[in-house]
Amino acid sequence: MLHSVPDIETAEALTERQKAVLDAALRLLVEEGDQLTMTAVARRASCSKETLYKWFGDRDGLLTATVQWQASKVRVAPVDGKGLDIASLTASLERFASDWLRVISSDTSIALNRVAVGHAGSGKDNLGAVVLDNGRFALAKRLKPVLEAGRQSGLLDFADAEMAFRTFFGLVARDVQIRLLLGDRLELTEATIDGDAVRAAQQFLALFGAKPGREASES
Amino acid sequence: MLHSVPDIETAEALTERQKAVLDAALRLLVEEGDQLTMTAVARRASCSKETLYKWFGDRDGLLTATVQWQASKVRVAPVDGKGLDIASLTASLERFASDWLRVISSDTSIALNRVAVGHAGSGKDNLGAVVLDNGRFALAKRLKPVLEAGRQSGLLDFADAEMAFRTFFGLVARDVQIRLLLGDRLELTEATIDGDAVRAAQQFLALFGAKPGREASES
DNA sequence: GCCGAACCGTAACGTACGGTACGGCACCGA
DNA sequence: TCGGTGCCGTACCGTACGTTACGGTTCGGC
Repeated sequence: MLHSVPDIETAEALTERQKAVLDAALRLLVEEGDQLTMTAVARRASCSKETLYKWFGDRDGLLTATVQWQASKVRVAPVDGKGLDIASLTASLERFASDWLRVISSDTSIALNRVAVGHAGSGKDNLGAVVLDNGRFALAKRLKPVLEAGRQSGLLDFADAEMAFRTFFGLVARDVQIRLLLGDRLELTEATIDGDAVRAAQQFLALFGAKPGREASES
Repeated sequence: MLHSVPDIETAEALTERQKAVLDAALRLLVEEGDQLTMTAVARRASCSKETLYKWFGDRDGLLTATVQWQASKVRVAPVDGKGLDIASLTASLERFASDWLRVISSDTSIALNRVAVGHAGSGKDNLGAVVLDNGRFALAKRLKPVLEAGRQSGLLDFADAEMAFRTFFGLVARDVQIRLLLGDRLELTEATIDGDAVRAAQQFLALFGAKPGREASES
């Protein structure tokens, strides 16, 4: 089950006009959900449907390009795992947690995940894989070096970085994403997010923090 | 055009024939995703479309009735929190975890959640709320008494049962549900599920298990 | 046996929407 | 000035599907 990343650098081969069109599609997607029509996109973007079809092939192509376009915008700076003490590690974990909570609770992410979930059902294309690659798997890719660095410097104790990451993911996201996707009103204030991030980091350290006095004690 | 919205507890007021029709719709939903058509349901159930419209009003009514019908089937026996020692508590937690993993990884749950997520996007009805009530919130309702009993008998230590439940939820589900909904092939074998359930229970006890020697020590 | 109700199967209608064609306009190099 | 290109706006086509209508069959009640 490897996720072949669908040729990212296509995000670069876009003219400004095309980016504007995709932005319009994205806004429409957030506002109207999956029932956005080609006509609506054309009207919103002040372009002709003929142009849409020439540029993106068909409706699925437009959808895929839109999702990839958003993904290319989210690309964040990699976090270096240097300067390793317990305080900076904790701060990094909290940062990752709050960033992730902010992402999954954003209107854009919710809309994109909804359309991707719907398309995964009528499995025609790989929208779900695109969202997954730029969401959960991108997060893992960025966080794992931090976890490994923490292990190297004796702050963390785990056997499998993937397993540790998934636990962290669960501690952070909990039921938030599925509830939001299912339409649950669940207002996450800044304070709530920050508090949850601190809690998730503490819990993660309670589970995987190396005991200072002794070696690993596994039951 | 007066179709009284088929309110809840109508799950009982269904004839056998109607249940059979909803079962057919459910099977079709699992097989074909959200693009199930009224014609397909009628053909699969060997009934006429006129009957479908008479019984369920319109397509959304049929969808809602189908989701509620499945929900009414999932209703499980409540777990009594008696006989409280650390072994039985652990066993209960593991049981909840494995049951939940089995639910969210089932084809039926995935299909239902997909259609509910899609409908939450085009927010016309409350399919998402129905799924949420019979999924995540029903689980909380059943698990919380166990958690409270554990706290009463000094095995668990937490301030807020809701918070503890959400942590347990996160430790169990992690990234499984969103990955499955997004179409990730993620085969969960019996052994994997059982192992994950044991791990989740252990992690939960590590976070919320009362220290035997002393009182709560929070840093 | 007869009637009406319920229901099956299917044909038909209306509409929404993906996709295509075409006329017009602006720009550009020659 | 002129042909070519790219794009906008819009009319148009074909189809899928929700919804309705209708003839035919079964069945319970009298």
